[in-house]
Amino acid sequence: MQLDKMVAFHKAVGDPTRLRIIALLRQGPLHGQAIAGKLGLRPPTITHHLKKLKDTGMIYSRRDKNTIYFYLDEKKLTFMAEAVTRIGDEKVKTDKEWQVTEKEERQILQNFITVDGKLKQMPSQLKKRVIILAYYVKAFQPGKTYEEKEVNEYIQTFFEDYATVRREWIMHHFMYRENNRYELNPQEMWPVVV
Amino acid sequence: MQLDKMVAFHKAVGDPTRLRIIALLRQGPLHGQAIAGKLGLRPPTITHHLKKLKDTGMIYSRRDKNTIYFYLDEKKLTFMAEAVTRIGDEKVKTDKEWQVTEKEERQILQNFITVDGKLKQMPSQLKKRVIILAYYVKAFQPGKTYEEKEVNEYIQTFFEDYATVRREWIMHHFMYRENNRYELNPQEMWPVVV
DNA sequence: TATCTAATTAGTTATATATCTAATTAGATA
DNA sequence: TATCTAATTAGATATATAACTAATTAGATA
Repeated sequence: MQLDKMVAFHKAVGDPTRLRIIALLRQGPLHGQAIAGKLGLRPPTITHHLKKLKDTGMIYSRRDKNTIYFYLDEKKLTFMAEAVTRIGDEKVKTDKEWQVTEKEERQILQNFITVDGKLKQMPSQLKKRVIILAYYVKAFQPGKTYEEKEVNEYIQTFFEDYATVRREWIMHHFMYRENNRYELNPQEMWPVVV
Repeated sequence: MQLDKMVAFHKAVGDPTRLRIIALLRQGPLHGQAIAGKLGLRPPTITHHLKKLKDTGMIYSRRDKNTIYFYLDEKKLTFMAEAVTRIGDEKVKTDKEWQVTEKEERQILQNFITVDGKLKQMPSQLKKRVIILAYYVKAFQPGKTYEEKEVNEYIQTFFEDYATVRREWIMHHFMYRENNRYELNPQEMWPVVV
């Protein structure tokens, strides 16, 4: 996550009214007037705050007739909130070391994957590892959740040490776990290689 | 964590200069002039920013001769950064439901703990559970780290299901885990009952 | 005590922003 | 099309704040 996005996120969250909006939406979606009512503020004020929150991507909206409902995306919120605890680690990814061409990527996949699709070994170099992880994780369906057993079984179709692969998917934010079920993260949370 | 502390935290972090300071201090402590030098800013500007960061508690300082070194407290940073993802949950704790007198606490401990110190069962009511968890966690030494095995063994001196207790200690921020070792959190991160 | 170094405080300026009222827009429905 | 509702935009005001220079303070040491 780059610096100015992080600044925007924390500026957005660093306001009592907006924190109260987040707290409300954690309970479920609401429309603007309802938020204004609950907070004792005028609708334009709510529009103003929702815009800032929407700009970060943590809130989206759906229209139903004349009413627009606002939803909190808790996964994104969590991801962005935790980003500051990893600040500086990302620097690597903006280095030219991390620029990967299509050709290079093909080459890396070819080097580490057998013709019948099995992973020969987990690359020790971070960049290569991320490319491998991204390649295999695409088998999961966005929005669908999986049991740990399913995840393990899938990994074992291409690599013996399923625990490592599963752990790395979580660590690099390809997937996340909630209530012992696994789900793909939106691509924008993935490392920026592929 | 209460609202205004959260606002102050995110306001503090929501500034590019201060994020860069956090990134620097994650590598290790630095003194003011060094930070000013690395960021291309004047010392008073650094004082200004460090004050805001110190006010949140995420930074502390130690003097060595004429030079003051600034340190980042990563545990606190993590705790505060993640607080927004739990916003609203805390409300319970300010309800009168959550006011616990000394007498009540003694009563609860007596109800759930046998005369020889064993936990009869884990209370299902959150308030009571937190009191029990706080009681037993005090056996750990602040600042010391423990292996998972040690933690399990200690729990088994008073309760069979060690996994549950360990998990709840983490969940309620009595302890945290890093590199598979366990450590007590500062009391201010504990639930506010006891 | 005088002097040195690093940090802080005071005061200034330019910019950003939270909130309001009034006016306007976007869609739905009679 | 006329009208209704919810949301947004425009414009105003008050407050907050990031950066600077100049002056001061806090501790160390000659």
